[in-house]
Amino acid sequence: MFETQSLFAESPLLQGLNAEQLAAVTLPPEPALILAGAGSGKTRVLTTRIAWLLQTGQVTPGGLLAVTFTNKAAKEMLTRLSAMLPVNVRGMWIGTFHGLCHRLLRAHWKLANLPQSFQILDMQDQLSAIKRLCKQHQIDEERYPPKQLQWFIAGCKEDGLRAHQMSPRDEDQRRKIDFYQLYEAQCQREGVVDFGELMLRCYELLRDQDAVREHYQRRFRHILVDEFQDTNKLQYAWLKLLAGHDENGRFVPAGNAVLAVGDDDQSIYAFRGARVGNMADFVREFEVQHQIKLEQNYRSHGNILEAANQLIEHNSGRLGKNLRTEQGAGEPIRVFEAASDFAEADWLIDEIKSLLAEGWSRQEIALLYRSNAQSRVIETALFRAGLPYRVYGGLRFFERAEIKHALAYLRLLDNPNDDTSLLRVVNFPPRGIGARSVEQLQDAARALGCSLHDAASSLGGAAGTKLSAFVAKIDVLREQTEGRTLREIIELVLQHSGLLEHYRADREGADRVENLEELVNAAESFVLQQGFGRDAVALPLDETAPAGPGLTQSPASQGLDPQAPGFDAASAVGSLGAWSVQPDSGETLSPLAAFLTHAALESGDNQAQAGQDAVQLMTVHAAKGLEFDAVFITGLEEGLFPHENSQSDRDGLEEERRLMYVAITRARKRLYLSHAQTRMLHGQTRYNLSSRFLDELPESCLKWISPKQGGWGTGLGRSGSGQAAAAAQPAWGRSGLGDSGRGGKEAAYSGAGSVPAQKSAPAHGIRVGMQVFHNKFGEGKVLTVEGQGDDARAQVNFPRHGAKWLALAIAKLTPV
DNA sequence: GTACGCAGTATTTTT
DNA sequence: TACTGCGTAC
Repeated sequence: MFETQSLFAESPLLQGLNAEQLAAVTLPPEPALILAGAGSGKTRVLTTRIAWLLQTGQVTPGGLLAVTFTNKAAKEMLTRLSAMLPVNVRGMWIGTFHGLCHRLLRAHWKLANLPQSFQILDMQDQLSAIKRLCKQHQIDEERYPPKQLQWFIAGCKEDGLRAHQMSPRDEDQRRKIDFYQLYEAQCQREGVVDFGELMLRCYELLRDQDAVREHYQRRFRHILVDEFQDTNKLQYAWLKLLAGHDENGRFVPAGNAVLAVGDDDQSIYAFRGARVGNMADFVREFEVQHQIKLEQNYRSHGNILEAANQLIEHNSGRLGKNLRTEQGAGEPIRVFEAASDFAEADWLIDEIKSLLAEGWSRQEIALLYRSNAQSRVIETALFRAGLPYRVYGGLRFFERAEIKHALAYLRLLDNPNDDTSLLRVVNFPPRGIGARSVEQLQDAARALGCSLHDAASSLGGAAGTKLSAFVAKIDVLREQTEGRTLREIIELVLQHSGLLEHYRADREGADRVENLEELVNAAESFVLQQGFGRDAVALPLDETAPAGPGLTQSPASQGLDPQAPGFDAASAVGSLGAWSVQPDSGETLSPLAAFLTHAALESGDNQAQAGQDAVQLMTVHAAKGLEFDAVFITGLEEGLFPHENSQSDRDGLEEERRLMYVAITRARKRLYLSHAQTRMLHGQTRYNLSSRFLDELPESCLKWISPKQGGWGTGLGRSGSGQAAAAAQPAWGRSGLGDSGRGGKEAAYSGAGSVPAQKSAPAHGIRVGMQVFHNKFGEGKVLTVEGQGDDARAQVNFPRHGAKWLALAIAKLTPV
């Protein structure tokens, strides 16, 4: 059908691809959707597609746009691509949505109505800007918590809405919208943009500036989108503009070839605005003729895949996909029921130890949990056992307080109007400028209608003197750093700001001093990487392939940006000759500005414990996109996973199920699932039922295991009944392969009641032998009652569901 | 301007 | 439990 396909099918690039992958890689230049299941070689297809397009001359490096969500994914793509082709990958438009938007805004800052030196607010900065605004306008922070306002504003932007476009439903919403308006004005005044604004402002640029839009539409003949199921409304609209849809969403026939790659079953970010529905919309609006499913899984053994398939079957409205593998069934999935979260952690240690003894490697073992709070118990146990581990998530390098302080000084050099940064450091290190003085400064700035920086000289008194001195210090620093290298600038700032001195004087400041020194290193390597060094020479164009047969080449698409990605306004636009579009400034961004952007857009590694060979701990969300030989999914309990906040609506529950699906499909060879009967949560002991997701897995793939005798249960000192009962009952739980269904499971530990029988009449009025009613399980007979007060629990035998342990403080049991 | 203690509140997260 | 934010006391 397509000439190019047969023509280039011999390419070594295409070796080893399966039929579907090959079809995806060699699709004709038309809109297409790839449904890529977990472990189906999605990234390989994406990068091979790019390489193939380049190699066959269907597109030049400059004519291609590839979008991802994370920097990690973008980097991965670049790395693999440069391994496949001798192409200069640096100038290519491969990056995150936000990174690419940023690049466009830098190139067209005037048309986007931004100051040239605009700065990016991260979430912390955004929140403090919001808090400041709340104070200024005397907004009741009880009724309108800043966090909630932040959420609201981000949500509006994700939907592509400006304050003036919104009509309030009620008074409450009207005030939020008003606040949104105020916030926008403040950001504009201060020359800062938040993450959502990067996207929205760029969308508006493309929507409103015909010349700019048309230029890029002509340029990017091929657009590839990774993780398409995670796109939000705005990102989809942005793609439509670039692809050749007009602002009304009408399809323009000369649209570019958009290749969307995604998996509806792995959509786990609806809570932050992702719209799986974009996949169906895409098919409809782009009149997609080519849909390819990648269902061949190269990652997991059969049992694991089967479990994943069966679980996800419980969701409705799926696009429909079933993973298959050519690997054997492999081992059964091991399921473990622990008496408590502590016992669960002890069991983890035990299993990990035997895995290690069998020769599994530590970094190939992942411990997953639904929420971060669960990591603590596990960490404690790992620590005690002396097992090296690494926790994903948490503070990242550029988010550390001392680094943010240093960056704030640096930002003030570039943009003195950045009030958020000024407020961060105006009295840090302490220089006698208290809340009172800052308030006066803010009043003055408001009265004069200028930035805090400019208002400083207008104040009299002691406060005025101190503030003027601070501002003067910044201004002097700016002059001193003129024409210096980035390294010199940062070193000067660290010295003259007093930051280094301050932390050196601090008994516990050693780590922080180290981090500040690391900042200098980070800047240094950034400069080297980006070719900002003094003798940096523009790299030659690296055109590896001639123009393809009969395929249109726009003049603009021939230019491969030789400079650093994103920071050269001229190269952002491409070779301009034939086009009316000019970048707003011929100057390239200064190394400092570029570095500040880098810091904001890539908050760095969360190098908590960078131990090379360590067990990996992370939330299920963080595990997306990763894979491990052995995976433990812990805390499989109702209320935890699925999380209680998601259980009310079906969509929420289905997202939780997809989350579980993601978790399961991380495992290559061995998968463990565990839950605990009791768990400390928010300082309270909770009795959770096992997760419904366990019930939704095929029994034939599971194997219930019991703890090793005497190997655990004593290490962690919670003087709880659960622990004691478990230790006294080495044989409880089930042994060997699963009983029929979940029914008999709980009955197996009916003997756990080694707790003294009750003497006094219990307040809850539940007694052995009673018939009771439960909302979920219906009617049942009480077998055992134990514990008192909040700890009281009962074992009830339900005809349909078998015997269950229920916490009487939580479960509503009514005598029949 | 800082230090302490109390109350309220708890997902998931990238850019 | 553990963290944050706020108010009070020095």
